[in-house]
Amino acid sequence: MPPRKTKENAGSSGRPATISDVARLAGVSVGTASKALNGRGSLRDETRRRVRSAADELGFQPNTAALTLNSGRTYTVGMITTDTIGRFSIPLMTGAEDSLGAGRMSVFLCDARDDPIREQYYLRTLLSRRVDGIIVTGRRTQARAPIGVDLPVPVVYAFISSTNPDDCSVVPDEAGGARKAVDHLLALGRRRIAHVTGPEHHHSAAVRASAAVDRLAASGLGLVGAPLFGEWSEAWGRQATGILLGADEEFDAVFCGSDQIARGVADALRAAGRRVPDDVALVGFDNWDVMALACQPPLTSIDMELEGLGRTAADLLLAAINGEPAPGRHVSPCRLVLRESTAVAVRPGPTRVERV
Amino acid sequence: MPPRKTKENAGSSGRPATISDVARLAGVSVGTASKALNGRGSLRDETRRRVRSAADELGFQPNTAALTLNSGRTYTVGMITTDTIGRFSIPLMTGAEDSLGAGRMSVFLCDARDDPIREQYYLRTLLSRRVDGIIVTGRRTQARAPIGVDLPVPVVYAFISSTNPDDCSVVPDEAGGARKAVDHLLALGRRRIAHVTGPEHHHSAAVRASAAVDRLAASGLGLVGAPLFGEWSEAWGRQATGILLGADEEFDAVFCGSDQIARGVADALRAAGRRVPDDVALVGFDNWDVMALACQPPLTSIDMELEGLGRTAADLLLAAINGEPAPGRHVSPCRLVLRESTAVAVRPGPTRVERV
DNA sequence: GAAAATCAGGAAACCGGTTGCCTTGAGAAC
DNA sequence: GTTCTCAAGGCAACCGGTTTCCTGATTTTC
Repeated sequence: MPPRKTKENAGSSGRPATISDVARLAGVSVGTASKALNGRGSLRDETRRRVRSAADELGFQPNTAALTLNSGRTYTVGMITTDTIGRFSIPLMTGAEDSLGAGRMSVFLCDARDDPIREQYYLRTLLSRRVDGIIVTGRRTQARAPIGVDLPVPVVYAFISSTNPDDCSVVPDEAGGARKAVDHLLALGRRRIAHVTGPEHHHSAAVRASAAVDRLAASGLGLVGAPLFGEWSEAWGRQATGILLGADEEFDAVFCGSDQIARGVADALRAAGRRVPDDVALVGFDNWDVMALACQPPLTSIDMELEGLGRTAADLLLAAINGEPAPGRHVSPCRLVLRESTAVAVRPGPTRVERV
Repeated sequence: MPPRKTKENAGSSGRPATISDVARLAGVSVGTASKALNGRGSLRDETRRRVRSAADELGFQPNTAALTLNSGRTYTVGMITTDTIGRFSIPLMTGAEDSLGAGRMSVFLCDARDDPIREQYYLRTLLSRRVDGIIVTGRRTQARAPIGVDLPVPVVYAFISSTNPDDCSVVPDEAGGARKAVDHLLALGRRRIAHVTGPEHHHSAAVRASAAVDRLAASGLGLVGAPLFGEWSEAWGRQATGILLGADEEFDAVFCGSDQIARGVADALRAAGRRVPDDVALVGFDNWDVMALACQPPLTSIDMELEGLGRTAADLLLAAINGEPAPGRHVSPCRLVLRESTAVAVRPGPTRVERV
């Protein structure tokens, strides 16, 4: 049986050094040690140096719990993903973590997995840990019920938003993104644009579709057929392409509600002998590199800039913690990313050699 | 200018209730209140009830920092992803979070982004916060230098492993996974198997390739050609297929180092008029649903069971925290997931109707 | 009815820091 | 030489809990 590792036998770095250890080694009182390390009080330079070098020698790191007890601040925030951590949460989390880390705050990760009970459990846990603030994220942009009322700490919703307009939410401008996609296709001279997207009941699908329709209407145009609502999959993209090809109306562009759908459309068009972008230009949504780059040809897409959105959410949370709340919905713009699926055709062009 | 929200004006739920508040409301001392809430000491039932109802009324939640200061335990662990949070880290994190949450531990998320300086910064932060333990994860299974030596808390490496054999690491049995893939193809009667995978210098690519070669050798067979090392992309899968088709040797199966590569192979085979699985059976690696399900046909793949691996890592960490360390490399098995790319052909079969 | 045992709950130390206040001693001013 | 001033640093309260020890009251025992 291996010897148990206890506080006692763990060697020099076993038990973390406390400020008492530092004070003893430097030959001063704990109060003086604290002042020396924090640049407070009035002390001789020599004393400060002595304390500092004692702290270095012992590898002293102040116990965060003690600091918290004094200041009431934990320098900690909670991040709750209402649904499972996934493709959308990651850049959000990365961005938030970026901003918060710069402010020396640590992040508690909570994965609520679409379970309201779990969500409330995490909320209580975070409050019990006296986090300075909470970021709530999720996969859908649709507004959701506030996670709690009259909470003792500020809350910022990122990507999703709260139904309470007084809550602080940061959301991508999906409608604006859809308009950018349509404008881009119009600028290329395409006039017969179709739209294939996710389920009609999905907030993002509905918003993007109606923004696209409105933008075309503003130019005196209409969509080719009605928006094709289906699901967020390549298979649906392929199937929808079959529907489009079988209809009477010709089309020279497809704006898709996601990159996965767009990729399905690209594959189906190629299988049917239509060239992208020459015959049909294609724009996706999400700018998901895995899809957009592997697509043949690579996809032009709308990027929601989720990492920036996460950073914004974190910045707003930090501001709220510092007493400067910014309630309301904050909309952050999307970006059009150009690739070959809408490149101006270079004809007559040989088939491009595939990049390794 | 909106009124600043301060501790004073935040209403009943503004400042969190302390045990002193509870004690005062119940008309007892703080010590008694503590005993009542924790079932310690000897108190009248009526007193306990009175304290408990006072606590409920005030919504009392013990201040975690105070508990930490007493017990020395934080019920908190740190999770450091050495590289960016990504496709592999997520299931690991989810699994770990699952096990830890069940043990009422919270998780600090740290994204080191392949930056050793950032990594050490996070390590110091976590130690200063007196986490009870640390999980280190990363995208590559290759062994890495220990994150620190003689640390005061237990560390478990998940997915990646430490070069120090005394450290506790949990890694997937990639070689075993590769053998399962080969065995499966052999069981289908395929004898002319090719292998397309990632860069030769990548640990996973090398391990999987050599395990596949060895397994074939054990059956008196050899790979069709040498393993084709390239990159982890669909484009490489397509390009490698071109190489295979252009060579003299025939092949009736391809084992791929990733699902992305496999998908590229599938697309290129179809474009060349070879049927999957009838002419060529295909096995991927990772069981990444986005790729495996969207592939035409859906891909048979090897699943590394990362979520289970994360759970195992968390369980080992909890055990170590409780004084039962389990040093060394722990290998957890992979699972073969069957789909149509290796289905036994049903002939003569019409083209399958695509599922919506 | 007095001594002993038991019970209920209060007082205070403690965890590890920070900070306001007080003491000490040295040098300056007279 | 005495008082004043100020720098230097010690002391102790405090943050919010837990836990040990102790006191006072009640009950038990003979």
